[in-house]
Amino acid sequence: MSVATLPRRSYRDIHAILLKRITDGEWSPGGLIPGEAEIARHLKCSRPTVNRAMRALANAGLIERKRKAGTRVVPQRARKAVLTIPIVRAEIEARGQSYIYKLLSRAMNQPPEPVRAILRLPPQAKAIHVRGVHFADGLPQQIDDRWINPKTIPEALEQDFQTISANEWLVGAVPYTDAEHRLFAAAATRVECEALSLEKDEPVFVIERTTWLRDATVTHARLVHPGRSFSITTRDAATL
Amino acid sequence: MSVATLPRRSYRDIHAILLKRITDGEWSPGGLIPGEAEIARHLKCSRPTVNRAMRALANAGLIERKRKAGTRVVPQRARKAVLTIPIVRAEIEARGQSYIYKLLSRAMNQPPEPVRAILRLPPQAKAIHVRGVHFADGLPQQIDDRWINPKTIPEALEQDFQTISANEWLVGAVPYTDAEHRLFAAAATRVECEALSLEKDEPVFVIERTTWLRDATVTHARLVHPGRSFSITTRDAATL
DNA sequence: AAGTGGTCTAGACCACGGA
DNA sequence: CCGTGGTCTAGACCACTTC
Repeated sequence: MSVATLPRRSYRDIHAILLKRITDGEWSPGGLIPGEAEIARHLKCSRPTVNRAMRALANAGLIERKRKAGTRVVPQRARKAVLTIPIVRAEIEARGQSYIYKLLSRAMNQPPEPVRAILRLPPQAKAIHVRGVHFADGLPQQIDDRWINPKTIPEALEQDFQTISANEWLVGAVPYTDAEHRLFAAAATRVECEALSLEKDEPVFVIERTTWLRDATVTHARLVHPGRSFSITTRDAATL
Repeated sequence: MSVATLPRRSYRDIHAILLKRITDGEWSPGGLIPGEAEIARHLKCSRPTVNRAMRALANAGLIERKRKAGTRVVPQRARKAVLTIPIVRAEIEARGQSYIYKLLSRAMNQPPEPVRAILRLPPQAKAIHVRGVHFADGLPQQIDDRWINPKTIPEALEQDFQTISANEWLVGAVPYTDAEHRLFAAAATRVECEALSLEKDEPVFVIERTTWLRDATVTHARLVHPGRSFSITTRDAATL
């Protein structure tokens, strides 16, 4: 007897089905949708499978879940997107361009107040300050202006960063557990214009990145790109 | 007989343990790490639990998994971050500022070539072009310059967008299944300077957003913010 | 108190992809 | 071929919340 093998419903299928109900407006914004148990019964699959699909939708910001209260379609979608912070060297080489790094300066200095606060250093404390430029095919691509916390990363004291960029050294040698990025546009300062061969006041795209190793601050970097030649793209946060 | 209730190991615990092994360098970059089955045995939990923890690490870009080949620590961490694209009005009101929207223009026009290509419109086809400005406490906060695909969203033809911004109307009335964002810095054009009350050539932060409903393009928007007063922050993509 | 999502388990089958 | 990750299931217990 050949039994029509009922194709197993995967969480992807469930996800697609639920997504369709939402985007088609069958379940209206703000409205309560059926519980996991009911959906599982309805779609003939187990509850954990439904759970996984719904978790993905919740991650993407499409629905909101609360115990006892149930699951609702989020009315206004401030959706989340996943962005990949590029690593200069990899990025440049992936484009088939030549990569060069040039150190501008390396010193132990007292960081400016905002940086000191971010690194959680006591007043008057010094930190490692490294500045360098990354070039793609000879054109300046990014300034890396970075403060490294010597308490967290004492090994950095022994590095001169002449041949390897601070970024690359840190990526290879120092792990981190958390990172935060701030993205904004600014007018290039005079120093930045020089380093990037820009005209006065040209726009630059700035990424400020802070990383932590558990509770300790590792580094705070300001990555400055020429505005007209740099962009970042994102994709929706599906996260199945 | 009181048995010491062995506290259940949750996938969070497993995640934390594995993360620690990675960040402590016990498992070196590029190196193979034990399989799910072995970890499950070792940490006394079931394989699906280990799987969930490892899936999260893989999502965050920390490890790379391949069937048969096993799981490796990613040597270079171009880590992913989750960014929330703010919705102007919600953003402004959340800060306790007054929100005002002003329509600049609304017309049926032939879009410029790049936009035409993105919307996948035939040559010569027209689309809805809406331009407006969002104000926070009377100060211009964002220009919204948008093309809407009338084939996908015929309802938009009947909207005059006088009182409600195109953004808000779309968010409320039109679902989308995919979105892509492009972020970059630019110098304000003359028109943008006027609309945002900026000096000539001041830097602006631009978000270009395209959204799709399944296969059809919904809209392409160019959102322009004054550079000095706008930033976006991200958090690491943990996605447990 | 009770309902809903959150999660774990044990076992199983499958699919990919390296050897 | 066959080991490793990918996934599903059925059942169960737990932890929030709201009622």
